[in-house]
Amino acid sequence: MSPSRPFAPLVDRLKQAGLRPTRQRLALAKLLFEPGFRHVTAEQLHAEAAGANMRVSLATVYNTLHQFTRQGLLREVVVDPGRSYFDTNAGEHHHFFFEETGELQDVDGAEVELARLPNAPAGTKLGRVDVVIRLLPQK
Amino acid sequence: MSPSRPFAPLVDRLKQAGLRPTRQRLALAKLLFEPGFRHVTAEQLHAEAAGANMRVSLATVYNTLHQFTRQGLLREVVVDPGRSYFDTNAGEHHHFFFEETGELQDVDGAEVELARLPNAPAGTKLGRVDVVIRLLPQK
DNA sequence: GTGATTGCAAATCTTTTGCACTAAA
DNA sequence: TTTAGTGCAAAAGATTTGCAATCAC
Repeated sequence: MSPSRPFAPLVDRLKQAGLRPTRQRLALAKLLFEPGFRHVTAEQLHAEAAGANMRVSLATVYNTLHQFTRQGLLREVVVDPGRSYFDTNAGEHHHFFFEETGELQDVDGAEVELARLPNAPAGTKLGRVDVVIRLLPQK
Repeated sequence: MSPSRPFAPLVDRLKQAGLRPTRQRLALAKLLFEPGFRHVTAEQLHAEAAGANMRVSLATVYNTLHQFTRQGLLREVVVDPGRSYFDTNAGEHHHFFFEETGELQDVDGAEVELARLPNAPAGTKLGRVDVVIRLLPQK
């Protein structure tokens, strides 16, 4: 890898998405994209940034998460009333949701086969199809 | 008492669910279950009750929706960050979600075929599988 | 410089809670 | 009675907004 410019790939990624590579966006992108796929809430990410001595306000975390989502860098996952998760895996996939712990886990798109879907109603077109597999603790 | 009493079936339904048929629960049950399948938020239901001159506090609406859900009379649907919908169709089915309007529509369980699902991870067992088909306005 | 971005605090929105009051059994 | 249920107002979260200060280009 190129240790001299650790932010370089992230800079490009942001630029390609049409977002200015500001200090805050780069810091958050680093936390989000470098560790591999993950699911975070705004609060979590904000706490992480603080823990890593990156000064970013919570408002900016929200702004950034939404901008990244709008540009396709992230995907918003809604499974828990009153809390949004953001998924750094923006590809085709689904989710396990552990009801007990509130945790999310990716399920590769290939592991779920939707053999039949209804047609989109008149005036609409099909968007994403989200499959959430809810898991209960085994008794 | 006479079988023509309009609340009688609802009274039984509540009793069977182990819930006291109070004035408020009956009023809400009437709004929820008599018009056929529907999707409501707590605020909506509260407004409806007020409009029909049924005096029910918002806290009671929330309590009641959750009690009904716990007893299997309703199903909570989470698709919109920061708002919960309650679905009076508690049977096996999925949802269309109109992104533009925030509306939900039932999709009969038979119209979606999940031909393949991953196994539940160790220590867990499969719960419900929710399929949300997101719809965009046709451009 | 100029417009985009950020931080802060206040505001908003949904949902929950504590507790005294009321009503069903 | 006795206990579950209700209403109210306050509290708790999560998220958003307004606006002056700051930064990227």
